[in-house]
Amino acid sequence: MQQAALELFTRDGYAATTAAAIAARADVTERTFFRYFPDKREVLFDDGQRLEHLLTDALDAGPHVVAEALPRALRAVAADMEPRRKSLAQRAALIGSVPELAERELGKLQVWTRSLTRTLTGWGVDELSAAASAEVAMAVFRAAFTRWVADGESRKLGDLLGEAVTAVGLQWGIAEG
Amino acid sequence: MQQAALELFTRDGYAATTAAAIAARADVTERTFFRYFPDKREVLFDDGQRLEHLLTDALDAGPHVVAEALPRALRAVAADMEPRRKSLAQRAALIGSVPELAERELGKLQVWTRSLTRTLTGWGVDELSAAASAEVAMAVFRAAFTRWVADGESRKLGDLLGEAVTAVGLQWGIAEG
DNA sequence: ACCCCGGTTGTCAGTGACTGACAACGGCGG
DNA sequence: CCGCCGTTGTCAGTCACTGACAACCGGGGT
Repeated sequence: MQQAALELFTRDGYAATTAAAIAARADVTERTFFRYFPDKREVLFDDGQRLEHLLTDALDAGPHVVAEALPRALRAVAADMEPRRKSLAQRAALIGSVPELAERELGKLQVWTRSLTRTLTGWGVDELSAAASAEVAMAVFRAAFTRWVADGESRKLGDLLGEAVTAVGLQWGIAEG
Repeated sequence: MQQAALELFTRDGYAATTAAAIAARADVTERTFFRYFPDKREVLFDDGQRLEHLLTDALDAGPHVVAEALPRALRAVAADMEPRRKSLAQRAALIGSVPELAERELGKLQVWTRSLTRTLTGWGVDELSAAASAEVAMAVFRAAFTRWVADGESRKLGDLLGEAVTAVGLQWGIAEG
């Protein structure tokens, strides 16, 4: 159904695509659609939950050192996304052009951020540092992701992410040193 | 209607309050309600547009120096909110407990952030610095606001804001110097 | 006093997102 | 072959939201 939804949204626009139409294209009834997705928007976001787990799992799977673990977590997500650039770009374009979807995305990203923060505080990192680090990590990821989907000549997300991390590291380093 | 809506949402819950009920309490029809507010959530947010103008106007109304203008803008908004603590706290509690509303709030805050960023770039500030400064300003404001509405013994929002600004200034100063 | 006019409101009918209740179906272990 | 459970279809209903049109209302010109 996700596939069907993405196609129809892209072709006819989000508002003009009814839940029934998506269901029909996926050969189920509207009722079934709403059994899988709590609402029409969610059909574009439920994959996000998997990524959230990936993110926090990768964070925990290795040394509990913030400056090392956060990049590791971001890389894990990047690796998962890497082979799906086409559809992710399509999805991003859609979300960017429909306020209703953009709002939902913000909500999801905030949940991710909180999730990272909670994991870090679980390690003993103080609340403020944890929250700040998580916010920065997400900002870095968004920056890299945005460039990735906008990029004409398919650079790898992992590379863009690496550059962004390094850039922040340098800024941070200069500022601190 | 805003008043009616806030009361009903608080008393019966957001989901359980129909648009028709709000309209009825304000002695208008449902149709009129939707002429003033594009959707049910917006009844809690339309005041935000006024604040957004206040924010950017205050930013421009004085020396175009980022480190001075941003605090000035935040203070202007704080001054406007100061006498309305009760209802703002009520509103904040509501928004915090209804995901649907929390999403909308995130969207609005992002708009404010972009609005600040645009004003700053209009002064010749480079895109990255402008965006970063705007994000920090909003984060500071949110931190102060959160403490303000949670605070039992009514400290002034302006004061909390001042402390938050100073705290960030110090951190920043130490980091840079 | 009369009219006319633009803006606000009410009325009505309709669409589409979403939900609850129940029936029908389809493998699968006994 | 039967009963069982999880998935799906069906149906009826609620509610957010919209477009079209009629009714109303205060003011400005004659």
